[in-house]
Amino acid sequence: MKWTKYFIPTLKEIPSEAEAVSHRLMIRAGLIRKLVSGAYTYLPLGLRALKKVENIIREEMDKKGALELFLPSLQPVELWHESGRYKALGEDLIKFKDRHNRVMVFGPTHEEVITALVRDHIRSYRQLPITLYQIQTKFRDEVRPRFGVIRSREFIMKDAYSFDRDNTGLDESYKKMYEVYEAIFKRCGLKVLAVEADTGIMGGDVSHEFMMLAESGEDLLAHCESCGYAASLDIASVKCQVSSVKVKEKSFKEVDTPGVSTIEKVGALLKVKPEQMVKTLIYVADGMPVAVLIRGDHEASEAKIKKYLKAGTIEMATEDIIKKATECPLGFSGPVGLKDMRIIADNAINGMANFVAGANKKDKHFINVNIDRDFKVKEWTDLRMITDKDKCPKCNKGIKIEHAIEMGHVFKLGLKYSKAMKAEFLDEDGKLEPCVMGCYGIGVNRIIAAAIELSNDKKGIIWPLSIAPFQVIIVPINYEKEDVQTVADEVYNSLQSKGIEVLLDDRNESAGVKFNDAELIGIPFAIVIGQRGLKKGVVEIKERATGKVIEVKRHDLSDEIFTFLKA
RNA sequence: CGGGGAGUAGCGCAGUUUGGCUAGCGCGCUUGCUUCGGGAGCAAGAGGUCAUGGGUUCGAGUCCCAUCUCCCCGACCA
Repeated sequence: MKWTKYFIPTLKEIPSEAEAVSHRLMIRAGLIRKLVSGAYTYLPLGLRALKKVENIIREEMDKKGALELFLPSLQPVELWHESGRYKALGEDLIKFKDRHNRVMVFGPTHEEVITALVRDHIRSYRQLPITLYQIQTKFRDEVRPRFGVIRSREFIMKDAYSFDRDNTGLDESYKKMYEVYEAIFKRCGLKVLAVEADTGIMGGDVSHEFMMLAESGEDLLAHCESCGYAASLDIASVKCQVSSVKVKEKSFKEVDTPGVSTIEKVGALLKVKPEQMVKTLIYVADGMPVAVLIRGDHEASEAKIKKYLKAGTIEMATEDIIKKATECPLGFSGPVGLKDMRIIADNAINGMANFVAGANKKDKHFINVNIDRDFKVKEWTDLRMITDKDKCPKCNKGIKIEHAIEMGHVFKLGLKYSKAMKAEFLDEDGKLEPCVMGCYGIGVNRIIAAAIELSNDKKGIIWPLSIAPFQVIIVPINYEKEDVQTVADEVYNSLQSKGIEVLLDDRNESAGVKFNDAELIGIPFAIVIGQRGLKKGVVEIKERATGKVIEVKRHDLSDEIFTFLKA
């Protein structure tokens, strides 16, 4: 490809709309342009990188026998009612009415559509197992699109769905995809950690996220550097550390805390540290209020609460519900004297003594509260987010909290969709059984952004060879000069005939402009051809990642390039 | 949805406080000449409903009201 025939609008200045490194570089290098918040145009150069990623994904998926298909984005809303996810998706679901007044949605994901397909066409155990996948645009009306292509409202996802006859089959399919994912990320040059994760709106029991550590990541991981343990913050299990030291119980007392209700303010008023306080959070799980006790300095994990209660939906109680359930306004709830409500407590509460808690009375708190003496807890479990003060649940060493980008997510869905939507098959005995499903997603655009996030410098992008839009860029200095042009064209043609993806910068620009652009767009190898070298009969090969330059005889060039590309 | 910031040429910005002539600068773009191994020089050009709608005024990019859009932080989320 010749630069003057191509379309690479590079930018010298940092675009004001972008904050994250990858976002800035993608705009500056002419990979993407924004249309509206959360929707991006892929320019030719960006699309080349994207296609490379897609092809790597295809190759690895196909290798393991997954079959590619293409499902519609346009979907009837009925399917979403059928699966029960219409509500779960909420405002994220983009809906509209067609001309016949029928409600349609733009697919945010495709479990419904694939299950509807499979239930019509998979009738026998003989047709199982099967894994189907697609690479397609998804639509989600995100609360807050961010970081360019990392969190957008329209994005490309590789989504795969496995159908098995039983859990053993699912385990195998799941393991296969897990391995495929490791291979894909590795080939794309990303260092990715597989972590245990919450299943969220997808449902199911087991799920792993593939995360790449990055400062601009939106997710938080608990990561142990000594044993490699990693889990998303909200489900990382916390080791129960009950202190055995007996503290003398002081006498229980009600105190005035007028208008003061947050942990911080109550603590300041009563001169008590947050870790000597207990907060009582009222949740509504499947319509029933539940009191959750968490130590003042800890954060509740809704994922853990939901899992423990085996609830379908869980949300913080509204002010009205709290008033009704505790007979007291928001901000003064406490475990003492709480009537007719299930109480579950985090392990960290166990062993606390003489702590502060709400009094279930407006403007009142209790001090010197003690468990068993002042109230009873029947259910103890792990309900909070892990912190960097906790120990690794696996090896007991320290835990680090780190930012990460979610690159992929795999789920064992089980029977959630096949039961709701009746995707069933006949087994050997002629018995109707629901398919056991798994689903597997990769954010394709995110791979591009993550690769850039991981690998860049002041000059620009440093592509890994596997997903670089071009492998080689030829930078002729003074392309107008006949001798330079002759050699540049010759090199260009010979590399191209050997199947190397090469970009020839045939612009009439100064050397500096060309070098800077080549480095900005991050092509792994630049071949610099100038009169200075030609006098000696050599051209230069410059490696983007290292900046290393070697001189080679012009006629040895293709061999040299091949050794580089192979290495 | 809550808090903060911003919208002036393709990009980056000044001008708005204190209303006043044909709305500026840098980059980029076009044409010509020169230059040519790390973002060249000179000359001549093209490009603007100053986000939108309304209002105040002799006069509005500038003041007032409303709306829209974009970005950041938070809440939420796969």
